[in-house]
Amino acid sequence: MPQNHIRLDLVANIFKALGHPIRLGILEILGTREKCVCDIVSALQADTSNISKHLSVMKNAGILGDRKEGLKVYYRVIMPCALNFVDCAGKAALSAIEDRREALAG
Amino acid sequence: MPQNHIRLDLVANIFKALGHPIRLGILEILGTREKCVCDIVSALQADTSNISKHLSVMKNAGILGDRKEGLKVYYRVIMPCALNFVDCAGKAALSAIEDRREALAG
DNA sequence: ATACTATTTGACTAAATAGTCAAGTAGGAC
DNA sequence: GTCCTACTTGACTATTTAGTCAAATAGTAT
Repeated sequence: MPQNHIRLDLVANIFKALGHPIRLGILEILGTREKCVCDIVSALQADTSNISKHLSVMKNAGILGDRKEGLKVYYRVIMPCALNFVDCAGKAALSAIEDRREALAG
Repeated sequence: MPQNHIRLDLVANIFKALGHPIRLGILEILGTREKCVCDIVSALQADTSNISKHLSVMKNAGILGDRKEGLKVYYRVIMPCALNFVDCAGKAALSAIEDRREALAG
């Protein structure tokens, strides 16, 4: 494959976009429904411009899509497997914590 | 859940560790087998200290485990679903490229 | 036109990450 | 002990990313 590094860059970009706790929080809030920016902001009690930038990171990575209706912009997950990732990584993280606890307990 | 942000930080850390093309390359080289650092370095034709640092990022995130045998250190994937992620994100990235191509073609 | 709301963008600083090279550690051979 | 190989770490610079605040944009209402 000649453009292997292009492919890896794209995939890396997806994971980079998932690699921030606020963005994971956004993903959990969205789930399978669309939400406007204002809903996300109030759910996370965060700064609007900050959330807006996180949303655009995920949109650029191809994880989210958006739609404008009146004054509001609605975002939704358009890469369904991203939700699976978070789920599975969450379990992996938890079991890693468990393993560490067991290791410390001996 | 009181320690929600701790959980999200851990998960974010996993994705951050996947969010680099070289680290994805390492993951593809490893697959389900263990390889020594020297094998990875020669497969990727990269700098040893650079690869060593990428390996430790993935190890700290809980994605890789390692084992020393003589002079060599063998790394392996200990978070199997990470391999699925890469696979699925790769397909998602490809279909995003397709969509863009179609959109441009009209 | 003004005023108001929802969202994005620009400018900036602070912090994290990546790459490189030199130096350090650890194990094996002699 | 010395030397060599495999790997890791430290120091450093360059680049990227994150957060914040002010300003800009876009739509609605009056």
